[in-house]
Amino acid sequence: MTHTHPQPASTDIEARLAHAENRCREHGSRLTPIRRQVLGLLLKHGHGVKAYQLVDEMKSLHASTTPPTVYRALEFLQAEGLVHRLDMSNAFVACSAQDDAHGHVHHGLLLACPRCNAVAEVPDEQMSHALAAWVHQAGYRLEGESIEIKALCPACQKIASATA
Amino acid sequence: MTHTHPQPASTDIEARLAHAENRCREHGSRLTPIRRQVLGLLLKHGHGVKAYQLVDEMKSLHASTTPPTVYRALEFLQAEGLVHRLDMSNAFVACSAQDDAHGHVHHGLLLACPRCNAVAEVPDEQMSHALAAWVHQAGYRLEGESIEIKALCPACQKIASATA
DNA sequence: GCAATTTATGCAACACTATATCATTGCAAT
DNA sequence: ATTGCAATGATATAGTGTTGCATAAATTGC
Ligand SMILES: [Zn+2]
Ligand SMILES: [Zn+2]
Ligand SMILES: [Zn+2]
Ligand SMILES: [Zn+2]
Repeated sequence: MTHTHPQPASTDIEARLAHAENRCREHGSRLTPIRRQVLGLLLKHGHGVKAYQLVDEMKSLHASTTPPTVYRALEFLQAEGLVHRLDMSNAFVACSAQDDAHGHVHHGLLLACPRCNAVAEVPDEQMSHALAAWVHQAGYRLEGESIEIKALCPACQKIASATA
Repeated sequence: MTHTHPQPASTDIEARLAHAENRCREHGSRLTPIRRQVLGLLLKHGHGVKAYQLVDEMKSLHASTTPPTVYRALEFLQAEGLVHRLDMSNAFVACSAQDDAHGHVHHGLLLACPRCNAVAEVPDEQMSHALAAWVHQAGYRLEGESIEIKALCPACQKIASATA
């Protein structure tokens, strides 16, 4: 690793995996071992990871892993709202939003760093609603559960200003 | 084509190509025939187009076209602010923002339809500034000249509601 | 239980997107 | 002429994602 990222302790990861498993059961779907392992890897990384890196890492956990194995797991996890795809870098990241009391999930805008794939998922009702209203006024209708914004994270800003 | 898109008359296209050529000259760069043809194709389409479709279309205009030919042209056009890349669909679209009196370009937020690749580039100082401030408050710094928002265009909304 | 049905996985091949590398051309400055 | 530079030609390869079908595992209905 070129630099460190905040990583949740593995007990936190276990808790979040258990939480995810409950959520899937409530939805009538199953968090199978493969899906759970892929989600676990994403949680461990804590930032955006590419699909083929997940394939490599999965091979250690599950020898028969091929690209479809991972892509299918990612598709499932995205449908469950547990993972987001970062279009700008073809990467995937575990959702960091927490369920609220009603089991409702609010995905804030995704601040994604193009340099290091750090992602800050900041929930902000105010901003989200303003954006939705603005989009609607333009005759469009928001599609997808999150909006991805390309922005340098604090760490990469420092590096950039030092390099400049 | 499955459905029609508003296409600027070819005189408009010529005018915009001439405008682009002037802008490049002012920047000390050159809108060469290849670059001009690629931009022309994007202007003709008026919505997002995939790189390999451009390769195919370019082969009619320029027999020796290969993927690098098109990707190099697109890279140049993006650097000049004449073209945007749509991350969500791996497509490219001609910038529809017009220079203001000072030669300054304001890229509004990009409303991009995931179904048909229609793109509405709506300049809005208010919204852009609010968003920039919000990003800054989160400790991030906006990177890139535009923000891509996934949203159904009016036409695809109709189709979607009819199908549902 | 057990068969029928659905869902998930294994596996191979393929399709699509983008870049690396090196040679070549054309033109301008020395 | 020689050099330098920007653009292009040409080939190969890397990277990303999907399809199709066969097999296996779980769920459902009896
Ligand atoms: Zn989320
Ligand atoms: Zn960063
Ligand atoms: Zn633009
Ligand atoms: Zn549309």
